[in-house]
Amino acid sequence: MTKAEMSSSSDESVPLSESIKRKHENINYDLDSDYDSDDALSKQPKKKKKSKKHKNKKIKIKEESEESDDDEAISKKLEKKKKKKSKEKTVEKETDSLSKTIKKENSKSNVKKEEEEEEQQQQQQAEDSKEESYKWWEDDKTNDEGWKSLVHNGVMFPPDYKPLPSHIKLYYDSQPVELPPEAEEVAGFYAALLETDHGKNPVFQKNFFHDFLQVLKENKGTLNGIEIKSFDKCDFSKIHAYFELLKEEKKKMSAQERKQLRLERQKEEEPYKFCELNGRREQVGNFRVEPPDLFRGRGKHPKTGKLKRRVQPEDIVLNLSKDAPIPVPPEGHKWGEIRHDPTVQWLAMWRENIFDSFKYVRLAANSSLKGQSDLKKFEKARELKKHIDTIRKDYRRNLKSKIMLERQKAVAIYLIDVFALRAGGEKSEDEADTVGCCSLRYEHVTLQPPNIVVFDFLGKDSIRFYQEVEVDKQVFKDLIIFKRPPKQPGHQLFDRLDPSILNKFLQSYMPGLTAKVFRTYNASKTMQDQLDLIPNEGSVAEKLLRYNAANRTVAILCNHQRSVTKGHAQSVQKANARIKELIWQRIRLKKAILQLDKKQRKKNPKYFSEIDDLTKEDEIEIHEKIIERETEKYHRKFLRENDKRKFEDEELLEEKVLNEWLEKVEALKEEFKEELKTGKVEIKPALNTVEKLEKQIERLDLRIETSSIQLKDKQENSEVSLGTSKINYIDPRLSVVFCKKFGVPIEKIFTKSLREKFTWAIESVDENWRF
DNA sequence: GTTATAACTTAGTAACGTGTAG
DNA sequence: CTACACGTTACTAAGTTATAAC
Repeated sequence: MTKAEMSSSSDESVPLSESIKRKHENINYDLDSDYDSDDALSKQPKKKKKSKKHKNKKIKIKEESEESDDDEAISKKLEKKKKKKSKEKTVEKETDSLSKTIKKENSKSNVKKEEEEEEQQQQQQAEDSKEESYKWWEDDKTNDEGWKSLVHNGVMFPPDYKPLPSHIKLYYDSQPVELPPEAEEVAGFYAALLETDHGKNPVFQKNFFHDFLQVLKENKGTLNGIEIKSFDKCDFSKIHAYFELLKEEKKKMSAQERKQLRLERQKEEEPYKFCELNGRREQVGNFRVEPPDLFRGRGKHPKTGKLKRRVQPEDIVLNLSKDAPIPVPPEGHKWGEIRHDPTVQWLAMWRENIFDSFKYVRLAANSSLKGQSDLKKFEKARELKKHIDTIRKDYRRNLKSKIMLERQKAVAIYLIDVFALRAGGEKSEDEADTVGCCSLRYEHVTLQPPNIVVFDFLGKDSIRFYQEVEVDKQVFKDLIIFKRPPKQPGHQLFDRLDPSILNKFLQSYMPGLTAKVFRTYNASKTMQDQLDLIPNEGSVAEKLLRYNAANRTVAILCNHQRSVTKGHAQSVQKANARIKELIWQRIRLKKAILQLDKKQRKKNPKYFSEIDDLTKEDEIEIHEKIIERETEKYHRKFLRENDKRKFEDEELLEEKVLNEWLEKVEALKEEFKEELKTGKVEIKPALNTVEKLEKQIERLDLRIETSSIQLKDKQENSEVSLGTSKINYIDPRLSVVFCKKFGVPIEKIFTKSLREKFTWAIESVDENWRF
């Protein structure tokens, strides 16, 4: 990998506040020269010049006090709804408090009762949403002017910091350190990540430590005079161990405690979960303000580990109707600003301190606003169908254009269209070095005549894009030209291009056409084509497998990856072993058949041939595995049983009992030994005829097949993430049509939340719909 | 044109919770 | 019935793009 080394030193020895504000100098480039006369380097090397301007506009507070009287209408409305609900719940509440008093004597029935209540609540909610659901997709009026009214309760703040117990401390040079709570919190953020990749990353450590010292300084240093200077002398392990302990305790919590906690949580977030948009109740998405933490940048991020500071109400801008009641800010605080901008979709926003960019609180994915944008996105992609032929014809022609800019545009669009590359905007120094189409550099493509191209670069989220592909002959020639000396590593391949030039050009074909539309278009198109190939036959499970295979093609096209889970290799191994064992069982049954009737082998040699494939070593291995498993089983059973008895004050089982159990295993072991020696198998007495054995074998065949298919699926999916394309790229109507036509329940394909997000698709499409 | 800003979509993963094998 | 693997959701980082400002 030739990833350019990034200087991550820019923040060293600069106080936090300074580093946030600092502007990078703008560098002047010589931009004029004439490319076509071969001065390819006019812009090269393209230094990262995007400087971070920090407006630090103090968010002004517009006083909106006069408005508060007009709110009544809406608040009344809200109240009415609440009343309706609370009326229904008063009864429940009474029984609730009642049951609480009985709780101690009769906790079991209480759990049941609570469960019932919750079920009722959920049903109630489901009914509510059904009754209120607004089918915007059946409306033809378009809401171009933005929302008409927006009423909400603001945002939910994370809890205040709770200092560690006094015996849990940071150690410096083996001395306990008394930290002010503000600094202790930051130390805790790091301690929590101590054993993770982040915690071990030197850049992360450096950035964390810098900001940690800064916070310490802001709070007048340690309380016991210890001066912290070196990261290496800091020992976070006690804090880390304490967090681990907390985790353990949390794991051990009983069902009731969990439920209690969940109920509390639900109650707390209740006011924030919904808002009223144009008079209708809609779900809010991320109503929780992001809690302070260490910034976990992905890939080689220069800023990873920096402190993401706590957001105060004063940092937050709320956006709502003029006549909406203004949510009450937390005690002793004021909102940064109240705004009434119906042209935007956010309910609240704040500026974060890592990049000085904005974070928004917006509606949930199942909201009408998001749904409408989504539909619009897919309709735009479908619109591209009408233009794609022209566009392709044009870029093929322009691959040979005399004008270099045209040639670059042509190649870029080719890459975006064929390999689903992203636009590739410019990035600044203090971000990870990742690229897309327009920002590809010399070192990211290797050319192997006659027309093989190797792409190797880090894309969004520092996910590697590696592909060896054959390209159009002319594209290959153009890439040679784009890489011609004096260009060298570090130089831009498309030195005349950026996404805005490209997008402007694309708009000439179709209004609203941009680079990203190609990804949506090609993803959905691919899905349609793949689904068309699926025959309408077989079980639902088979159809699902086919659907997932189609989904996977799309995910691969879009390079949607996921890291293999830690247990993956192991679980594949386990599954393999399981299959091996099943085969072994099958072989044993076949042997048993031959023991009953030797002539069978002559009749069907192929059927029995696998018997010879089983080696002694394999057999021994399987035997050992089974013995091991059985032994473990009894040990576990023993421990569990005694745990239970201890708890219930009963007499404990003696070691003797365990040994008795284990004798069974010993017996099995002997049997296996015997079997190995003589080659004779002993099968359950019930299976005493050839027919019965054959039937059993048939069953095994089936199990082996399904296990094998599942395993294959699992392996093929281990590095591919299907979710992203399902959520963002594949027109949901394709999936709906598939389900309708093939008799597959939609629940098999869309989870509950996806069904809510895609209700517009589920309810609006008949089975003849095509992308 | 270039650069900055704002607002929106897309993305992987950690945390959570649930179904199911044993 | 439990344990645990696995699917789902919550979270927030990291993109794109339109538009304003220079």
